Amino acid sequence: MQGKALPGFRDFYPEDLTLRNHIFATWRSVAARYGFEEYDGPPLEALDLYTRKSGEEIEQQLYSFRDKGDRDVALRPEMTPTLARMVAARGQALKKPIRWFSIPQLFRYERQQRGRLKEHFQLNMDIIGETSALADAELIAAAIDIMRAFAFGPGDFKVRMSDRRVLRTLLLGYDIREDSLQQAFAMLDKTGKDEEWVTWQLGGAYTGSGQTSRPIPRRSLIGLEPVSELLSSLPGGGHAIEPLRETVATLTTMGLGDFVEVDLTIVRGLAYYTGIVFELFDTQHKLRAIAGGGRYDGLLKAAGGPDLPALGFGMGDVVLSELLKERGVAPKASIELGAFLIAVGGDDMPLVLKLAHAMRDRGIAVEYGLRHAGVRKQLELAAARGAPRAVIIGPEERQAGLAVVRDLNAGTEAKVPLDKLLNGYFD
RNA sequence: GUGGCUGUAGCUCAAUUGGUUAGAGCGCCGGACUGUGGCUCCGGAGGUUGCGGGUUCAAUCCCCGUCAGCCACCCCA
Repeated sequence: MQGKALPGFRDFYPEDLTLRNHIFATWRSVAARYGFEEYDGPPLEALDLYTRKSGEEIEQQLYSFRDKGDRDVALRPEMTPTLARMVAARGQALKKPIRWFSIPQLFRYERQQRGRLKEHFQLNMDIIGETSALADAELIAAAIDIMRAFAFGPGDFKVRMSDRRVLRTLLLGYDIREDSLQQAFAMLDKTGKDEEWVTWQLGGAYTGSGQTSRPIPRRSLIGLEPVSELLSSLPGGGHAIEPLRETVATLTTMGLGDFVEVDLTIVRGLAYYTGIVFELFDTQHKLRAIAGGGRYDGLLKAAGGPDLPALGFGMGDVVLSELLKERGVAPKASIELGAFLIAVGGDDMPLVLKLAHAMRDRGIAVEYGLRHAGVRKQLELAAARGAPRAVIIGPEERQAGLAVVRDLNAGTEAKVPLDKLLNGYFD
């Protein structure tokens, strides 16, 4: 068992690459529909691009090393710092809001498991320079429509959304101290699906009242109405819920309401999110999150860029591939031949070559046997290559100026004048 | 990074209490079939049993180490 790719890295055989290309094509198609422009950056960056502000979570899993010029470098673990740098460099010149997408290959150093490798491709869609909740809805709609473009429906996946501003108001209202919010977020994130009550084991030191915080019934964190009700009793609650309410309303107006549910136990691991955060899950909840993102208004400035509001999401190819394979969504073959040409004898080969080249010049994909063999063998090969028809040329056909066109699916045959074939017609 | 389970042909799996030349199906190549594919039949290639060491007359099987995969934790994309 030698000659395998490094652990956590993938070889893409033709059938694998066919699926990957299908995914990329769908991503690009929907992104274009939403008016997003594609950009890219280098896969290798200076290490300090990530150690500065991206969040310590990512730092410990960086695929980093020192290069031959004694520079500390890292394979990019995420696209946002690169995006921030690129926007910063041209910030003044770019018309806002900026709508950009990219499909970078991202890396991290950690032990692999199903759906988590050392490398993956991830669609990144970002909107920069817009605070309106319409922007949040736009981005979530794009994520939903990508899944719809893969033929997934409301029964297959859901978007669960929350809002850091709501969470913050909620926790402060429940006497969690400001400097303990991140810890409280983390506990909320880990809340099990079957737990009835959400509690914070922070102890008196972390709550404003000096007492252990009150538990919250889990059911009041799920759904827009229960959450609204919960917030209405807290100081500033009515104001804090507005962006979330507006985003949900916008998505509902678009007709995407069936895909969305409010769930305040969605937090997202990254520290830099400031507003709405969301994740896409398969409804069976067998796999990891399909996609995730949110609003990160302070990040560009913190990363040394312009002070612009921003939001974005990432969707990886690994979990998505698993889902597509599980649903048996078969992508088309990587090649689609128009015909397979067959020379009955060696004397027929020149005409086959001439015909093949004429057809290829007309944009028709054709193949022929590269080694002389019997007709039976060549038909076998034609079928194996997935050709819809075989064009058979033998001495009799050459004599009559015809060729036998055999439909390999139906098993029927017709004689077609060579002139027609040379001009790219099979009948 | 921690712990558990598992490693036999390209794939899915066999191989008496440790026993002689490690088998089968599928796939691949060839033949029956030198002008007609999918079926059938026949044949062939393909293994240092993940790797290294130990116990034993003898190891695919038992022990240790290591690597890899899967699962959980951690964490996240």
